[in-house]
Amino acid sequence: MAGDFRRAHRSAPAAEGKEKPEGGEASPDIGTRLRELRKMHGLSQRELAKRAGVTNGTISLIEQNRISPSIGSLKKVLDGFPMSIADFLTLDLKPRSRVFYEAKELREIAGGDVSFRLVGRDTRGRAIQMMHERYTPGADTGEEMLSHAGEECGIVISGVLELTVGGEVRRLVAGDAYYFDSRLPHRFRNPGTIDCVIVSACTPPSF
Amino acid sequence: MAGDFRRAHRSAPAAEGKEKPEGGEASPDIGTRLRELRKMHGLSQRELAKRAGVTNGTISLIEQNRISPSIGSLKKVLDGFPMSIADFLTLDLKPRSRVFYEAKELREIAGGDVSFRLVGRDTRGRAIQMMHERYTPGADTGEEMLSHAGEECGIVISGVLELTVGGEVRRLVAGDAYYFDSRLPHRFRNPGTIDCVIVSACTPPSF
DNA sequence: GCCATTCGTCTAGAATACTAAACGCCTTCA
DNA sequence: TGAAGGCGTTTAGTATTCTAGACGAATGGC
Repeated sequence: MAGDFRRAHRSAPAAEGKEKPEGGEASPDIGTRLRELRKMHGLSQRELAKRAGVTNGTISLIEQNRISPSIGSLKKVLDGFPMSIADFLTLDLKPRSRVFYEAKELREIAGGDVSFRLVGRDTRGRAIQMMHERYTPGADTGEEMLSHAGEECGIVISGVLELTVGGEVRRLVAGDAYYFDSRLPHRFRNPGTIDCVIVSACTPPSF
Repeated sequence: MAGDFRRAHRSAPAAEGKEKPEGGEASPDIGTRLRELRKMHGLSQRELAKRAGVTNGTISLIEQNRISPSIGSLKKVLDGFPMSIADFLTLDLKPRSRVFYEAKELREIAGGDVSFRLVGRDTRGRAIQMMHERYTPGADTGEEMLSHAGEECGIVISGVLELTVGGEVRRLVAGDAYYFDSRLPHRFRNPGTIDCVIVSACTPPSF
């Protein structure tokens, strides 16, 4: 009955080449996940076992998918990193997209008086949209207030920013910051005589 | 050794009034979570057991935290809803308000060689945590790699940043940026001779 | 070469999870 | 009133996980 998840293990230890529980888990199986994560942290089975308070044999068996660990023991093992079970199961090991971006690679979205340069080429599948923004003197996102789902925040790097949020207007200078619910109508304007540069982030991505 | 997580169960079934494994799990324990979720779905232990392909006794024992289910059987149980283990372990919510922050209001979190200045006083209930960070020459988040839930990104404003993510090392200069899954082990270091300033954002907040 | 370490794996036996089948309590219906 | 069925709980026994220790292979002195 136990069936498809567990494997016979006191007998032939993997007759055929199969490793993964067939229909089962998400992307990589538990064992492979654990092994890769452990290696990323540069730990041996024994080191991890000591931190976690289990034996190295347990780590070995889990990594080979010879056993399906209990929640309790898996938690103990992951505490050795530390990492929660939920994170462990959702961590994306493989298609480690891109991490580093040179300044010239930031994709220009707007252009003209307002420059929005996006971190990363594509926001799909991402939780944050970060941009390097530059407003020329007088530049303005428009009288028509913006509003969309999510939350956004930013820090002024240089120049002066006039920010309107939900009817409230404020002038921010270098080092000042903001954080608001994007559903509140908002507007960005550069009332100064030099460029205004800010770094902003919003979630979820709106482009 | 097995120790703190499991409870004696063939004997006195909870001498004192305690229910939760003391130091252990996150918010609600596994058993309570399962029970509440099951009731939200309007299922009896037997119904869920039948859908899941386990016995009602198993559901009962899990809900009482008398056993710590194996990953395999917990998965089978949750398939009865259906719901993933990761989702199961992460259920929750909250509120908030305040928009503008002067530079001096950004709350200093670290101090010393590394300065983290947080946008907003409190990140609870927020989706993004944005910080103005400054690393003095040689400053380092440490050999022991960081790793926590979520995604993070940033842009270098000035100076040079040496960033290590999942074993890959890279030097970033003003205008360069990064974006990665925070659960990958990572490290920030200023290898230059002047302060390195960056603006970062991560979600969800980790402080 | 040889010893000392460290690595991942494997095995016997102890500890734990899980099943099948009861139990007691309750409600419903005849 | 009693039979029938649903509920969550408990128990005895089986299946699985987990520990302690040993194994062979690889590595680094010396």
